[in-house]
Amino acid sequence: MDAVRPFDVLDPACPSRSVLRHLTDRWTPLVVGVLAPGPARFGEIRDQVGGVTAKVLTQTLRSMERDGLVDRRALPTMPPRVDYELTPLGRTLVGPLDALRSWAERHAGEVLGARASYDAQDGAPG
Amino acid sequence: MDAVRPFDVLDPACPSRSVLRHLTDRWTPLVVGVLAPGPARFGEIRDQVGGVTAKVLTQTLRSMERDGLVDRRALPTMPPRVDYELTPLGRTLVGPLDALRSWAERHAGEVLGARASYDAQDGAPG
DNA sequence: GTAACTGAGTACCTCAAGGTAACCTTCAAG
DNA sequence: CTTGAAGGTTACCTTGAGGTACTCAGTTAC
Repeated sequence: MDAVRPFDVLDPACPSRSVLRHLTDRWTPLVVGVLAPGPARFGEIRDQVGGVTAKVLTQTLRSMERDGLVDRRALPTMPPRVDYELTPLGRTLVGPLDALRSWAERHAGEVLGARASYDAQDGAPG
Repeated sequence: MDAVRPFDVLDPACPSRSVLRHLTDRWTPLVVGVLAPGPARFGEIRDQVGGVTAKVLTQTLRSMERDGLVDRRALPTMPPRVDYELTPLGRTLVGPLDALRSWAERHAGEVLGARASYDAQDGAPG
């Protein structure tokens, strides 16, 4: 029964629009990719995701937790140890985001090439 | 021979990182979705993608054209008519982005629910 | 001569994501 | 009693994507 489709990303007021925006923010796709193989500690994620700062990674993980995408488990050891793991819902995101990530990696060369030739013919002959 | 993988989105200096960022910007996924069925005019895209302004849509289409994702054809009629169409490269993006879009629409309810229960148990009992 | 249509360019502004830097916690090592 | 580790939090600042508003071009309709 897919007859009713209450959510439509083309509608600016639809919540799915903001959900989509959140999935596609700067770090969420990368974090999902890192967590896809299994749980990881905060420091492991930070080390694997190049360029992310601790503050922003915390924010990203927090909002992913809030959205039910990751599970956070803080061990009361000292020094503290915090494990993050994809929830079942989060795991359903791995496929789509992985497709996007691998698209970017596979076609980055083509995009760069297109950009170069666009810039060449658009900027030079003026 | 996939032995060599020159592109890695986890590397902040890798071009694929910026390519991924571009695919996941605010309007690109929606525009790809609108163009997926076939070519469309500027005004049609603007009308279908709720909330986008003409200026930003122009910017988005321009940078998609630059990246080789869309083909722009300006008809010298009056008033002007401009058709946009996905390139073969752009068409390979339809699948991945569509998966993401439908994920957002299918799971928006769950995300909203997770958000609500997170806020309820995190904010209330202080 | 002026409004409308269509696709766009430009100047200016706003706002929120993201970055920097500092500090906090607890325990162990020295 | 200082340092270091891990995983934060907070205050503050920067950046740039995106929004608003105005203008333009060329032709037809009135």
